[in-house]
Amino acid sequence: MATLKELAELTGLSMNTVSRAIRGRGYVSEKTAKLVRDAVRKLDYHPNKAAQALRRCSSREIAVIVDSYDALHLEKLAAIKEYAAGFSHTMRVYFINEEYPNSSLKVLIPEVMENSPAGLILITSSDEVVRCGLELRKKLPCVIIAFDPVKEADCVYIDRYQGVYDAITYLYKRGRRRIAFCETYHSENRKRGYQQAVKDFGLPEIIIPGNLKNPVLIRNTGYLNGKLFAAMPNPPDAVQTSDYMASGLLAGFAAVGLKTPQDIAVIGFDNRDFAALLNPPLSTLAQPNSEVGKNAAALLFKRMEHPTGEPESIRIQMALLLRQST
Amino acid sequence: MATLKELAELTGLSMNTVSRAIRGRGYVSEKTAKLVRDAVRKLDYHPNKAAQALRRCSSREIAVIVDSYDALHLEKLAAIKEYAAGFSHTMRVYFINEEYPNSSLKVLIPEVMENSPAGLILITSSDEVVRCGLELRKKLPCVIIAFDPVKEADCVYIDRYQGVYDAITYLYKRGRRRIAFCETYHSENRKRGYQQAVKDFGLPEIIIPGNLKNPVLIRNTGYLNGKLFAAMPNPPDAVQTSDYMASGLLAGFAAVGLKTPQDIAVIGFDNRDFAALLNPPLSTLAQPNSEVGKNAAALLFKRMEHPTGEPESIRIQMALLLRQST
DNA sequence: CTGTTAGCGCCTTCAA
DNA sequence: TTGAAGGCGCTAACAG
Repeated sequence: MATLKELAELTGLSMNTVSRAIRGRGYVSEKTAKLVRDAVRKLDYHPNKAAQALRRCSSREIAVIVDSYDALHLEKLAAIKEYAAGFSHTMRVYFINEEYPNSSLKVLIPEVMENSPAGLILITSSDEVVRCGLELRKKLPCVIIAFDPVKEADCVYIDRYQGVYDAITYLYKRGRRRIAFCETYHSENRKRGYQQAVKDFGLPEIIIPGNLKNPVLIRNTGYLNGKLFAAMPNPPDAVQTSDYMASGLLAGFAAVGLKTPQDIAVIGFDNRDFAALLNPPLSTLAQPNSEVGKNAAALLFKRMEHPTGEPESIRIQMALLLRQST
Repeated sequence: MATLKELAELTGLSMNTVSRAIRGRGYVSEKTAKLVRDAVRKLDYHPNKAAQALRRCSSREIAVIVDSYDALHLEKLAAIKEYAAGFSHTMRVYFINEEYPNSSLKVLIPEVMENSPAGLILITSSDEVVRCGLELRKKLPCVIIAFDPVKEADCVYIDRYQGVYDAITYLYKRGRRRIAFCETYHSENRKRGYQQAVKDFGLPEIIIPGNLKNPVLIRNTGYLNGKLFAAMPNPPDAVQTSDYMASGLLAGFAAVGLKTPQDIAVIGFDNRDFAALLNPPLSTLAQPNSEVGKNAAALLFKRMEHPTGEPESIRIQMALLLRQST
């Protein structure tokens, strides 16, 4: 790779002048600037990031730690990267994956620190990772994207409570009066939204318990739950749950001849990529992922400029996506 | 962040000795080593990556360019990262996303080069990106993970042709005699596998054309295709296609009363995360993603050690995953 | 076994 | 508007 020195030799200028010309900072005559531009092109010069980082004591890089290889997060990453680029910063992604020794949280943290990022965004649904973020924010600007607001830190959260409340409201307005809720992994805040809504509308509370983590097992449970619904003396006419569970419910309903949405409406949660592919295509609550990413990045850069100052929480509203299961 | 110098002051040793102790290279007495270890812990010292990279003229980092935010690739990334860690290298991921100005291939390439990676892995299904890899490999060690073998470069490819051939063979052995194939985006090599197989078994060739890219549109087309099958005078008794298309087919079959797998068996392709969630759970051809990642990384590190030498192609076999649609 | 010296490529300060 | 000098943190070569 060509260096500043080589450029200086080629142009007959000093390294410093070349450097200023390239960065467009300080005084450089138009003639000199052009000379440098041509030389840059000729030598295919790219500044050495390591040298820049060392000299500037700043990597101009933000780190993003993602707590799972969940496809939902990829959109957030795109949005973050884009925002960071606007501030001449790059993004570096770290995926936590406890199944691999070198991708565990414990190993990742030092790795992140060694790259001395200018800031950090944590995308997570795990309390452990959130606690870790609370530690890390003492060392560098840090934003947490989480399920619930984290008061002690800058955070962006998706209002899952409100999302489910809105979904139940929608179902109620469409005339549904026996609305069920299937618990799944990490569904506490959603359940609260459900409970508040049925209470507000004077509807019965019908909660099917569950706490599985594995999508396929959830699907199978959903299948059984679906069959179960039909056998109930007074079956629900609507249900809200996760997309995974919903995929099973739809299959279960089909197996026993329950028609969706005529007999029972279903609203999922997350808008996973398969939601539109189910039979019927699933209405669901969507996380506005790129909005979340953008907001988190904006908050981070704000904090990088003003490291002190009260932590801020940004609430993001979910969107009800209507397909054919309602 | 603590520096080597501070460690030297704290321990009363020279910077160099501390450095050697930390890296475990060269002669250091056990006593000194312990002294340093304690100091490292005390100051929470982490070597500055930028300084290391600058000094060593090597980032000890490999770059991975992924041509889409496809969840299938995430497993490959985990495997690559793990392998690289074994060689004390980190992994840096770049996602191509032409919808975002700063994630287009054109913008990404210089960004990659500026970080001066020790090697590059390209994960792609696009000819344009492959061509780009052919250029880049002149500048640094490079491995391409692609749909088809790339003779001019080191590459790892998943044998889609053979995968589909095997799937058809399986269907044939289970007594299916009218096996159809639904084309989708980028399905040329799969189609060849289908054609060869039906030819070898003396079966009729039933190909439903199509070239859509959007999953939801594919699903809808699949739905219509499914209904169409039932209306045919002599309908197929099996079909091989993509998971997306299959999701629609299953819905279409259900709509017209065709039973899967009794009336018609379905084998998908890719084993996307929703495959197990369809009704019935979809049998499909799975990419052994982590094997692909591991092989690509191994090939890259081999090439990094021996930059010259003939390009190598590694073929990875697909696995037929049987669920309830066959 | 340990210390000294000399940069890696770049940017910041200061002087011209 | 340009140039010279110094040093970011680390490591490799060499000298003790």
